[in-house]
Amino acid sequence: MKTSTLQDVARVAKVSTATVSRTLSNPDVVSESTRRRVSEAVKVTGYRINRAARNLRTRRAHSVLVLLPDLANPFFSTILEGISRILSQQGYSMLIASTKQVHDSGERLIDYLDDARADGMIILDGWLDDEVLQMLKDAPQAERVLFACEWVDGANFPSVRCENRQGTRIAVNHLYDLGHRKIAHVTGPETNVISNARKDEFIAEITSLKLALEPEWIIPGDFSLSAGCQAAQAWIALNDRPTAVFCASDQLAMGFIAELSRHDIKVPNDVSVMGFDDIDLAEQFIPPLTTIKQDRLMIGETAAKMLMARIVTPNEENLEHAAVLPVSLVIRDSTSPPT
Amino acid sequence: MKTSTLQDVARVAKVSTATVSRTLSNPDVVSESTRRRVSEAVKVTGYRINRAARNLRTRRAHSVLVLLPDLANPFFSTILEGISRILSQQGYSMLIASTKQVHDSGERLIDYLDDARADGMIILDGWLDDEVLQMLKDAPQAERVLFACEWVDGANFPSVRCENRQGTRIAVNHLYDLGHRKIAHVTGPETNVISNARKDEFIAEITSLKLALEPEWIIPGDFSLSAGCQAAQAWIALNDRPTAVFCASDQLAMGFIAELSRHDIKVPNDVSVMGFDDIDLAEQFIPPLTTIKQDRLMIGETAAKMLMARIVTPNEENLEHAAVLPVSLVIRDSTSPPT
DNA sequence: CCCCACTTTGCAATCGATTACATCATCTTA
DNA sequence: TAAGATGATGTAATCGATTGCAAAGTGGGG
Repeated sequence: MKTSTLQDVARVAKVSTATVSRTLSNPDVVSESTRRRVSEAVKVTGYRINRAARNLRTRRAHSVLVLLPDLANPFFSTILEGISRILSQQGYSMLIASTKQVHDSGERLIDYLDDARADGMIILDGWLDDEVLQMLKDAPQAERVLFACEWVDGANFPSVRCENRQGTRIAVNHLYDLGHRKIAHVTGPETNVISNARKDEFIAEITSLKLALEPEWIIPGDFSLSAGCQAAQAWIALNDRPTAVFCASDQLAMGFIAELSRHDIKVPNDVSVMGFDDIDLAEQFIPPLTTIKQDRLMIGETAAKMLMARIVTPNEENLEHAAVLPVSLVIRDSTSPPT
Repeated sequence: MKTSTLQDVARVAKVSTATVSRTLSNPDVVSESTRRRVSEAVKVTGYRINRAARNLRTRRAHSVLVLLPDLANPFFSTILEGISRILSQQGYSMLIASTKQVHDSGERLIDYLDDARADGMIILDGWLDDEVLQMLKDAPQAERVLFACEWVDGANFPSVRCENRQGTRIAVNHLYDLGHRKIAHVTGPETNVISNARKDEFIAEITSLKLALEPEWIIPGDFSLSAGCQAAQAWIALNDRPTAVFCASDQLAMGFIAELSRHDIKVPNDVSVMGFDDIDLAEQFIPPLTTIKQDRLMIGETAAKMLMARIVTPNEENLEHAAVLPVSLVIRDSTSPPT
């Protein structure tokens, strides 16, 4: 069974292919009766549009590339869900690739845009090479590249992110309000914009609360579980241990707590620990994690909407260029007043 | 800056477009000197192939759809990584959609194949409607549909899965060897082929070991964390509690253990708990989870390879039709001899 | 009854790469 | 040296949908 084409439909409906095409993409311009005849013919022939043909003619790929640092990171899944929702609503498909893979296969990121594979790109990875970034920045397609969660200082890419700084203040104040006066921070990766925003704001807020802050209370990490474990060891080794720890990610917090429990240190009794992100697991963790919630579904949806707007009406001046989404405090059992 | 086409390259290299095309896709048939001239011209013009045009002409989408039940499930990420690796090696792109979304948007799954959006499909969801399945089965494109992890009893789709039954036997025997004689099982969803395979084999193995098995030792679940919590409550409510529990997934096991810990029941001291899958988190969990490891990277790679073989040489008789991959026991701290 | 405006439809070019077939040059071999 | 084989390249049709432009049809107003 060959799949049928516009021609077949046209033949059956006894109209031209132009009319069929118009009926399908812009029904208002054809007469009521033709519209009926055509839809009948479409049904009879079982016609499906050939996207390759349309893509060629319209110079649109009707798909968007989402670039992840790592497919295996649960942080991103809900964001993807949000992106995918908006895209499929608009008849677009979602292509997925990971930074590492693109790099290993020798492809250049910009190729996806250049070779008509994707109309735009949502980047969830702030760790791109400078070289790659430069290439993106210079390219005329740069306006169809959008960063979500991550962003690039200095470069003028549109972006969606959450209130990292406000979230940090909320976290610090939650611990402060519980009565903690010695608070440590486990950071994300050193070169990452998100972790720097959180770290800077942490220091600022601690300072503005006039709390003590020893240099070794800023413990370097990298968002991962295992970094959390190492951070816990660093904390344990301190002479003067802070009574609360604000971790830059939930994964860090989980690793931190896991390591503590191996040393028979109890959370929150012996130390309060907070995360950031509110990943799915945070609620089920033992103890359930107090954290700063990012609405990842909304991040995804917002990113997709912003990008689609740029794809549909390029060169538009008054497009939203950056969205900063609110965060909220989720209090669970990993924090309590110091004892 | 307009992107350049084959024509532009041909003009610069002073050959026909046919020659350029051949140089690019089949370099052996052109002469050494032309090859050099053409690659020079490609460099000069910055030529990038237009995939829409190629896709139209070759009647290939050069992409594969991966269908997930749920983007937010961490179980799938490594499988995706594996699939993506193979696809990008072969110049294919990976499209992602979730069952729910396809359903909600009113699309039919088969449309992806029909409208030249994707050349094939890897389905990681066993929960498809009968209606959808029937449609897939009848379609001539069915041979380009492959199930991974999941499969459909009765339908003759190619598939990749792990040794579910053997994994189950290994698990039961591990517990048996530790000295457990009363073993419970928390199942996956009732209608799921995987959970049924594991459940059936569990019963068979318990029987062949001549162990006792009360009906209420088979606790229904659905692979999720929260089902694990409920299962723990069911276990707690038992008069005669089994000393070991084999859960059909790691998530179940984690939920189970989390709930126990809320009741101050210690794993493995008070009860041994095993999972199945070896998801990334299993190692970091408290206690680190004893489980049956599925090599998810290999599942993904195998699935992609099998599908690609079918796409590249359709109607080939001697294609591998089902791959069953080995599993292994990973012993960590959630199991111990009964006390 | 004619003219103009407006709606509806058709014609045909177009998007850019691939490939069957034809052509031409060069080389082998009897 | 002629015939045939081999290799390299060009010509042009093709994939299937979209769309600018022209033409045909319809209706209203003068």
